[in-house]
Amino acid sequence: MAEGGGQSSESLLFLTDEQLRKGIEAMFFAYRGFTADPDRILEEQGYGRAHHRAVHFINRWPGTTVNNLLAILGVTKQSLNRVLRSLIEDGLVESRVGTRDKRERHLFLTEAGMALEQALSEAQRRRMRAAYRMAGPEAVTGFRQVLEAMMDPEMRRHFDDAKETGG
Amino acid sequence: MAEGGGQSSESLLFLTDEQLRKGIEAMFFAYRGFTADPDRILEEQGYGRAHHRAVHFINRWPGTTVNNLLAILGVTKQSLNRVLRSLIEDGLVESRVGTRDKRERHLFLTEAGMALEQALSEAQRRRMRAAYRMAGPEAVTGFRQVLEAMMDPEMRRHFDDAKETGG
DNA sequence: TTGGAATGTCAACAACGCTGACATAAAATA
DNA sequence: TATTTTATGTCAGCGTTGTTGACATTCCAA
Repeated sequence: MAEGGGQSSESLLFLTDEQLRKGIEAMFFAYRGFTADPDRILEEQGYGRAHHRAVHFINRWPGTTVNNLLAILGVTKQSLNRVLRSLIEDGLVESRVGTRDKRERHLFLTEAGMALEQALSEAQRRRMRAAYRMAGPEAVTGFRQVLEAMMDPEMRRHFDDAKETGG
Repeated sequence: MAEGGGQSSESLLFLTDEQLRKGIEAMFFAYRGFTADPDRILEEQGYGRAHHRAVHFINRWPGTTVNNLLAILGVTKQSLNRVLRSLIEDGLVESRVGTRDKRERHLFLTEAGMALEQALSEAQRRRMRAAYRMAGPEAVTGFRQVLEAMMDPEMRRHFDDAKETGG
């Protein structure tokens, strides 16, 4: 590991631009792999990544509102609305008017929506599981630590929420 | 590390869907943080991520051809062409007809192009450096190992190329 | 009860993926 | 050598998914 791309623990106090650049390119190439499998499934259905993200987080927090989802996804409500509209029309998502506050719409996956979510997340978990196994248990902890440190603070809050619930 | 989101080394032999889901969401949130800083600079100039990627890899391999770039970026030549055209028009990239093979165009950054590349990569390095320091040296090794394991094999080849040259 | 703030929808525009058609240069072949 | 095939890059047009602007509905506060 001393030669090539690896680096020893000690040498990391001196982070060269070269080492940082490798980390940057690793993020780029890895993210493509990370999205490749779901992308294939989505394409068959005529959907894109935006649909995947919406379905993922509605499954994660059933009954969440459009506004909540907006904050998590970090897009405009207009952009999200287009995606939700098609998912609702296709019967994958149900939108219920709020009882306490009638302005709000609470979002739920239908049976069909859950089926798609399962297919997508199973594909992605398979990739993640394989990567974890290749890299080993020690690596996984480090992976998660660096990723968390790389998030914007607000996003880290959303992520921490997910951790609690996941216990 | 036993409570919250962390996991001990031993327990990783049993990868729950819950643990994998956390890894998936971590990738999603972290990638957004990873691109946030360059995105702000690009927006000022009227460019997008596609421009960033092109500029990055032209800087990495000066004189590379459009075809080479295509393989690395994993997009169609038509899509890349639009981006290159604007970069050339704006004087950030120079395109030289090949001497050996006149069909090829060899790509170089101009002074202005190098300046933009520096601004973008410096912003991204700053974020990466901060994340590395927060997570610690051990974590960085694991981070890189998992990312590399998550790439598609062909992409891993491109990444390994970068490693050799970088050594 | 009236005015402002919050929530969500509809319309139109920009960035950047995509396929198809094409020009030019090189290579293969008749 | 002349002709066909292959490779490289450009131009045109379309779809997804970001964006801002305008608006209807609902809630809340003055």
